[in-house]
Amino acid sequence: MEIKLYNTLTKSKENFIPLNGNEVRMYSCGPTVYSYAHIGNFRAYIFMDTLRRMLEYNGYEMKHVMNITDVGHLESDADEGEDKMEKAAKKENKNPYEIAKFYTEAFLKDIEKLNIEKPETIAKATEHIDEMLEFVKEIIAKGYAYETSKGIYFDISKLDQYPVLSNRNLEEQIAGARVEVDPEKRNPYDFAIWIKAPENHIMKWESPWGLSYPGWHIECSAMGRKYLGEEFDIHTGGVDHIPTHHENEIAQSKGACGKIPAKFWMHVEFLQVDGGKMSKSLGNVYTIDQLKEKGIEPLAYKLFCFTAHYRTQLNFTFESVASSQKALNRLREGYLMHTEGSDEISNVVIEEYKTKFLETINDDLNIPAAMGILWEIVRNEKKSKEFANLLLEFDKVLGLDLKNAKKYIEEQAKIELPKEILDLIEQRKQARIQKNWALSDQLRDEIQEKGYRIKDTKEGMTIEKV
RNA sequence: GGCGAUAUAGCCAAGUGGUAAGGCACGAGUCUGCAAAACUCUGAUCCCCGGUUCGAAUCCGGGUGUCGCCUCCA
Repeated sequence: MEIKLYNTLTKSKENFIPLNGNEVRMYSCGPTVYSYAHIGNFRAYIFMDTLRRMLEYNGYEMKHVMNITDVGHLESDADEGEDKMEKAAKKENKNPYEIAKFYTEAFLKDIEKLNIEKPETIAKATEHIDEMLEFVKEIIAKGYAYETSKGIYFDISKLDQYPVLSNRNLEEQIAGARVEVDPEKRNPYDFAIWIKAPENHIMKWESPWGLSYPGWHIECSAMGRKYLGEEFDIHTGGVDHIPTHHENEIAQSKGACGKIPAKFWMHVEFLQVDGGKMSKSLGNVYTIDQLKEKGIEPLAYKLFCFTAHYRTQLNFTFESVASSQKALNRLREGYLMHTEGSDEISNVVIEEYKTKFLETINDDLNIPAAMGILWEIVRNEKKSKEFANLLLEFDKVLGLDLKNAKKYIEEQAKIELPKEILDLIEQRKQARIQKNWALSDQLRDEIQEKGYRIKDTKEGMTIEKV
């Protein structure tokens, strides 16, 4: 079935057909590992995951690369300030390689918790210095770069067109901007592809220009080409990448190879928090672990991301994410009910749902609408194993790990109770045997106040942490 | 200052010309000694003004609000 994807390059939805038969080659901009990735970052990786799952669901084979930036990303995307890795290293009193290792591991753990499929290749910038250096040399050889006292700069005036992703009028931008332009640069928007290392810089490599390190954008050009070729199908990232990082990546690739590397450029909108941007000063930058501390599972956050289309801003609040946690629990319950059902469902109905679902996800990944179809099945009054299997089928795209629904529910119920609570439970049990409801209720309230919720069911009592 | 988005029920949000998906909350009901959990049912004419059209949340113009980018970030 036809797949339509929105392409930032053309600002329209286009038919997606891979360049190379059944194989889809995709490159995703990954994290700069100088700190924990936050939930805003993860919205982008959840999008990347859903996209690749959707393509796989359509029968394509993925050749997917994600980079890990562990050098070269300066404080400003426009090559100003210190290298983020070095800065973090100083702050934590470690060397930048230790920082990179630590946060890369943390990132990969979070990815796993979110049930995000690992890309076939995860490429670290520091392990591709040779490829990057080679790329820089090619750019210079083709006349697109020049040397200054700070490093090697890309000369955007040599290109037929410079901003190709964003509709920016550079002159006006410069007039309104507040940054001072480096007088050594030929054009204000020229950017560093290779940077000469200051004395005390730790991450640096031998090059024709002395000890130095790569500019941020060059890693994506070089590693993309190495693993996917000069031209591949899809490049993903966040909307913030559009004006600088991706624009410059395209410029470099055009300089060295004469073409824009990817056919489709796809960008996720930002996550908002409490109606505004996330920022450390407002204290609303959260990690996956911090959500967990507040009782929000990683998968509930993923489900939360599914409430909005990837190209619209999504407003995160603890109220709204809690509603997704609740929805996730009910989704699991609903799925389990189908696994135990025995109603007969005609094949026609199943096929109709399948078609509808496929049409919806293939329309530029309309996951919110696809969730509507999912709920229709979950809430169907007929309970059937066929519906259960259908839900599992759809979960190949969603990645909510529905097949382990039972395990998650049991885990939630399984908690260690303090002795104090165990005593109260025993007292309540006695009261109930004596049908002393007043005392029983009083004890239940007391237990509730201490943070545990009691449920009396036919099979007996259960208790869970609130 | 420039550029670009967006405005749909209490909250999170689908929907791009034919009379408003879904989730959560609220309320009602089933169940329960009573609750809780679970399940079922219930709600909006789509920021304001004007226009195009037989017909607009959906197109156009003008307001207003919010958000983003240009200046750290996915």
